[in-house]
Amino acid sequence: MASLAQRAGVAASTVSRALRDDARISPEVRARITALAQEAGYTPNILARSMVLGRSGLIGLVLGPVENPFYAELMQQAVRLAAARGCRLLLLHAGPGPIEDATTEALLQYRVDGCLVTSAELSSKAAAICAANSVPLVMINRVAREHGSAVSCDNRAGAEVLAELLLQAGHRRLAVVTGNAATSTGRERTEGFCQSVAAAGGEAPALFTGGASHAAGFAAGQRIAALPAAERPDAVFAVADILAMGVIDALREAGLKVPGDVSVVGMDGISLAQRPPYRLTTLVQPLEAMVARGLDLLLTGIEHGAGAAPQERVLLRGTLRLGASCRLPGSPLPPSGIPDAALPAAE
Amino acid sequence: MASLAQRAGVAASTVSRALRDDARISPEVRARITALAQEAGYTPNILARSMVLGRSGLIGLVLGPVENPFYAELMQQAVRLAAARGCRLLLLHAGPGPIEDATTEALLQYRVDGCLVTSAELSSKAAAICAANSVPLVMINRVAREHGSAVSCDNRAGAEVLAELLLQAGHRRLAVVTGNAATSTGRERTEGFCQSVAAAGGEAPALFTGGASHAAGFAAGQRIAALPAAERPDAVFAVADILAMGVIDALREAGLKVPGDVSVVGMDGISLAQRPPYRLTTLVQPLEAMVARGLDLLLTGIEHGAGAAPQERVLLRGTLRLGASCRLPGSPLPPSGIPDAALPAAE
DNA sequence: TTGAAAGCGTTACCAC
DNA sequence: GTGGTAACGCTTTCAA
Repeated sequence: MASLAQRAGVAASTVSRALRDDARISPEVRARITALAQEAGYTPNILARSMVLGRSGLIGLVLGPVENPFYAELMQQAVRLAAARGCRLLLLHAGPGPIEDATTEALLQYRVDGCLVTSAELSSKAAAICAANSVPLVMINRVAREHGSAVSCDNRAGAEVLAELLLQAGHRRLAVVTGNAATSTGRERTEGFCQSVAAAGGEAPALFTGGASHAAGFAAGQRIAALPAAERPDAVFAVADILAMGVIDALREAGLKVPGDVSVVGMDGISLAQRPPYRLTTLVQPLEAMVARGLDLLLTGIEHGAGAAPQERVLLRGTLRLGASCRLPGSPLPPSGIPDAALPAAE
Repeated sequence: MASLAQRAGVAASTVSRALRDDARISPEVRARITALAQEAGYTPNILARSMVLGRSGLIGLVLGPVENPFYAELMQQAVRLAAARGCRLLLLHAGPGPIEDATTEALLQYRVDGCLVTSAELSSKAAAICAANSVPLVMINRVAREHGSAVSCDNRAGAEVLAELLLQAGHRRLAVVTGNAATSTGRERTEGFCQSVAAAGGEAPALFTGGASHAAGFAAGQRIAALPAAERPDAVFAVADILAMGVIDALREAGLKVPGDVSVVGMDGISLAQRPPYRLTTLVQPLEAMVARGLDLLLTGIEHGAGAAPQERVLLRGTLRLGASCRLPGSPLPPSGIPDAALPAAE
């Protein structure tokens, strides 16, 4: 910048202002400077700017295992939407396992303005460190234990919609393939489903422990298929699409028809589950809206200083996507979802 | 740091040295300073350090559409291995479509030390910009057009192994479901396969245009299934696992047995394709080694200045994984791959 | 072994 | 409308 200033015959501060479209720079000077900058191939050093501004424009991204395509799709949205807001993502963690200490440190060292966390074992230690350093924290698809805001799908309501759908289709022996017991998402979905069934006077669904992978769903599906026909559930809610795919594969491999013998529904809305041979009926999470909301929450926290605004939890309603993996209620349903009247009353 | 220095009764430079384990700091002073830093919750500001060192420790990561789980797995490895080398990833792009100009700019603005690119439409413009600013560039699973080094699986050799396998199993009417015509990876695999078949005196495989998604594979599979039995290939090589999954689904949906009626093999080694109902025979890319090699190439380029060392192309050999998606040769094969003697001679 | 000072590239403040 | 200067937090040279 100094050399630009010299060549333009102005001060460095003028160059700085000109390049950032400061209002009070004469058009001709600005033109001259921008031309010069262009020609010199000059790019401002954001690192230097960050030091003086106290904001890096960096957002830490913490992902869990991306074996579940949902998180890959989430990441894709996150990059795009962050860029649209002038932020860049510092990829801190992706994969199974807890976050390493070195990673938590990087978060502070690079002075990230905030942190977007999803599906990860963010130790409460890491969360505490963010809190201690007043780094705003937003979780997506997870509920924060203590610190930070959270955006998620209304998992209970979504699970209720699915329960209602299965009940309306005439299913009575229901089952749930659960997720990782440690995640709020999985718990909420399981509870919402069971409560909805109970409210409708149905028998309590059988629970099969799942996990967060196709393999876990497959294993659960095998256990279900191994049951004597009289005890076998005729409809299964897998708390994640990737699980539901595994369940379907196991049932079919065991010779059972889906949806002929067993209906299977999932939740998330990943694109692979939409395709043959699954054509999964599922509750689609409003992924783009969730990420956008999460980023905005983060930016608000950054703007006003973390802790200024109360930390909120945002629930976004998902939409039902009818596939061909479950028996449908006798009355034809609109393709966009089931009618409002069919929704169970709020709990 | 200044405040630490003051409290410790030393100069700032001493604090700096003490915290970075500079050899010539007396043990007691270091102890006092580290204790103080600990207690104050001090974290060095890497942004400031970057300015003076001229290295940010940041590596730009450019990903294509992660619909293909291969790239999600790659990303996971990249974060882990980069962290192990003391680098952090700046996620510049993920998803379909070309890289936006604003993104290319961010790459320069954040002074990334280098750039890891995979499966993306990195415009040659973006590559040129890296070259112009001497930002080392390494492509993984892609070949650089002009600038930058590249690491990839030996696609030709891998495709040859698969061709050999199918021929040995007695298949004679072969087909290839191709990838995106614009990607070197897809082209190399197709060519390697066809050349190997030709060398063995086989009939030229029928080509079906695919793409890079399950949907594309499915569409190709439908076209194959629609052929009259006499013309239908009895073995299909899909140039990516995700494509192969689509092919299998389409064939089965059309009532054909895989591998009974048609053998299908893929290439990549994504974990989902390994699972039922696919159990895909495929050539597994040595993903971890590829990413590690890519990073090391990048770091070497960073160390010695881009352009110092000649840009190289590294080919890593993949390994055959036998699944249940293709007929096997009469003679039992070792599980780790087919015997060396069965490999076609180098072209 | 430690200290002082210069400098990395930028922006903000206060003069003019 | 523009220039000078201090400051952001760190490392490094040069002295002591």
